This record gives sequence, structure tokens and C-alpha cells, in this order.
Amino acid sequence: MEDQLKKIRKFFRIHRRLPTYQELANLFNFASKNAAYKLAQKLIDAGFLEKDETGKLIPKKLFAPLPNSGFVQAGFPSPAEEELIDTISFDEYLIDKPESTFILRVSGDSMIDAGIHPGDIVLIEKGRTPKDGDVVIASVDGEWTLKYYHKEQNKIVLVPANKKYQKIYPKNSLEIGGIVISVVRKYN
Amino acid sequence: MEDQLKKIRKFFRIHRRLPTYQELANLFNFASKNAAYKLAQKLIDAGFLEKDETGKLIPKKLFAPLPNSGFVQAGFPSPAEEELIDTISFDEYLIDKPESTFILRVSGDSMIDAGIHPGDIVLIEKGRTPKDGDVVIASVDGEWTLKYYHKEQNKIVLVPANKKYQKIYPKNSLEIGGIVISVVRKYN
DNA sequence: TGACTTAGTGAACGGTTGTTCACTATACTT
DNA sequence: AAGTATAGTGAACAACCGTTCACTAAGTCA
Repeated sequence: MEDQLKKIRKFFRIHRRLPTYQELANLFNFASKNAAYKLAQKLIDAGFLEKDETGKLIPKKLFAPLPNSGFVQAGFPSPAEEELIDTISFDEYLIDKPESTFILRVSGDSMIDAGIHPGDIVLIEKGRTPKDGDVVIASVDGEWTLKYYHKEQNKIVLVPANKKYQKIYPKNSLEIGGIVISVVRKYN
Repeated sequence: MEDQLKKIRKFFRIHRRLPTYQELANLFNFASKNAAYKLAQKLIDAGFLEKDETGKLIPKKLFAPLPNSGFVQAGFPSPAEEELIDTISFDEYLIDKPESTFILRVSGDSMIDAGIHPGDIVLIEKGRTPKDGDVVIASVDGEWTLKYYHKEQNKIVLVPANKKYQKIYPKNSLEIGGIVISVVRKYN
């Protein structure tokens, strides 16, 4: 089943859409569309694909799981090996709840020691209760900044990841805009 | 034209595929498919969309540009505003050349001061000549590691972004696996 | 052995697909 | 005022769409 998904993902990567049943049949050298239809149905039942209300195949939210392409120091994984260039959909990998997730570009270096640099893009999910240690976007003195969310004996502390800045003990109200669920950086 | 793209992107986000011409017509309250057809053709000519060899619409590589959702410190951008949850395709944003890009998970902390942490995912493009200051994946003593690529009077130096480690002056052969074009980190 | 599941073939269906053509109404030039 | 783009209508075309049905061959299990 993994092999079949691999082929379909490859089609998806190349054509930027999922195949029709005829195309699916060609992909697997089936003489009949129906074989493809049944295969697709099986993959749908197994939760790997989805269908439109019009019957068209569409990618599941988590269509392509992250390929286990090995660790950097463990010998060089050849990208020529098909499996490694198997597309992952970063969209679906990064975003669980599209309706409550949004994007910000980071300015300032207050979280630089947490690996969040100016110019990076952060994905923020709102409406979730922050856990101790989460990176949150919070309103401090009318300005929104990124900080670690910590608790010290039942009191909330906002901690920057940069020695240049100080911890913040919010006095009255503390507004949390959301918690940072991922960081994306692109060079050049 | 931006408004029209917005509607199409919204359809794409919801349905996980681009509309047919009939659906496009419904989307814009056109009575005729042909109006949609012409609109699509215009957007294709302007470089915002693409067509299959079968005529179907497919997303451009850079289909949805990154929404300019403002900087963190510049007042809180409300995600309720439609435009902000306008999907960006991270895939297309991050990956220019799918055929020569692959994914690695980072182990080790040799680039931690560059904001590349253990567990992060790096996107690597192979076959490109590194520029001074690029982060590259290089083979050092038979092991692959991430390092800054620098030149000191015509000689190549591999510089880690962590004071714990030392610069490497490669003696004979130096194998560059590719250059890091982006970093993706997901929390939890 | 015999019953049952699974995987694929092949044909058929009504509806939808992308595309083209001829036509109309509105707006923008000069 | 006349001419010309631009935007949308409506109908038509063959080709293809998803889906269903009846059937076959191979494998599995008891």
C-alpha cells in the first residue's frame, strides 16, 4: 500500500493535482478504470486519500507524511533514491487547523536564542491555551512580541530568548494572541 | 485581478484543488463557462495560473504569494481578516526546484547559532554552487554535517555556528551535498 | 475439496469536461 | 460620432469524467 501511495504522490508532485481514475489506471498499468477505482476506494477507506463531493480525488489533509530521510550525520542519503524526493506537503505538515492559524513575519531579536530570527515566518495558532515553555505572541505595553510562556509559582512570566532583554511579569491584563506552532525560514 | 485570485485561492484552500471552468463560473456568478474560461486564460497569461496538458487548471509554482501580514511588533494583525488566512502554499514558497531539492532532519548542534536546531527540517538544493556565507551540507571525514561555507583568500573554510566546534580547512577533497535553502521547525 | 474473498477486465450510463464559435452590450479611444 | 477593445451570454462539440454491473482468474481458508 505504501508503494501505491508513493506512485500517487509522485503524480501529485509532478502534475500538481491528483490523477483521474483513468490516469490512475495508466499509472498502475491497469487495463480498466474500475481497478483504479477500487484501489482508490481502498486507499480512501484506509484514510490516505479523500474524495470530493463530485467524486474527484483530493489530497488528504495529511496527504504525504514526512519521509524519514535520515539524519544529517548518518551518512548522506541520496536524493536520487525516489523515496526521498517523495513530496511532503508542508502545508499539511505544518498546519493542523487552517481556520485558526495565521502567519507573521518576525521582527526583532528577542527570541533569537530559540532559533527564531528576524525575517523568519512564524505560524501562529490562536485560541489554544499555552503550556509552560510554549512560544507565544503576547501583547506587552500595547506591542505584540514573541516570548516564552512560563509559570513561576502560579504567576505567568514572559521570558525572551535573548540575554539583552528582561523577563516580563505582566501586571494586569495579559493578552495572548496565540502560540507559535512552527518556524519557517527561507534563505535568499 | 488580485480579488479574483483571492477567490480562486479560497476555493483551492477549501477544495484542495483548483476549480473546473463550470465551478469557476459559479464562483464569479457567470452564467457562462466561457466567461470563466476567458478569465482563466487572462490569469494564465498574467502568470498566476497554469494549465495541464489536459486543459485542467493547476496551481502555479508560486501560486499563492506570502501574504504581507505585517510584522509582529507593528500591532496585531487580525486573522479574522480574510486576506490573512488566504492560503499560502508553503510547498511552492519554499521549493523552487522540486527535482533537485530534498529534505533532511538535523541532528547535532553545530549550526545552533544560525538558528538551525537539532530536530529541525532543512531543505537542501543540490547542484548549486555555494556562495560565501551559504549554509551547506558537506562531507567531512566521511560524515555529513551542516556548516557555513566561507572563503578565506581563495581557500574554502567550513565554519560551524557554535563556538564549541572549530573551523574546518578541508585538505584534499571537499564534497558539498547541497546548500540549505530553508529551515522548517515544528513545535510538538 | 469447496466456499469465499480479492484483484482485475470490459462495457455501459449519464453527466461534466475543456474548447470553440457566433453574438451582444458596455466601455474606452481618438 | 465612429471604431475598437473588453466582458459576458448561450449553444454546441467530442472527449472524458465518476460510477455501476456482470464477469473472470487467482488466492485463501477451513
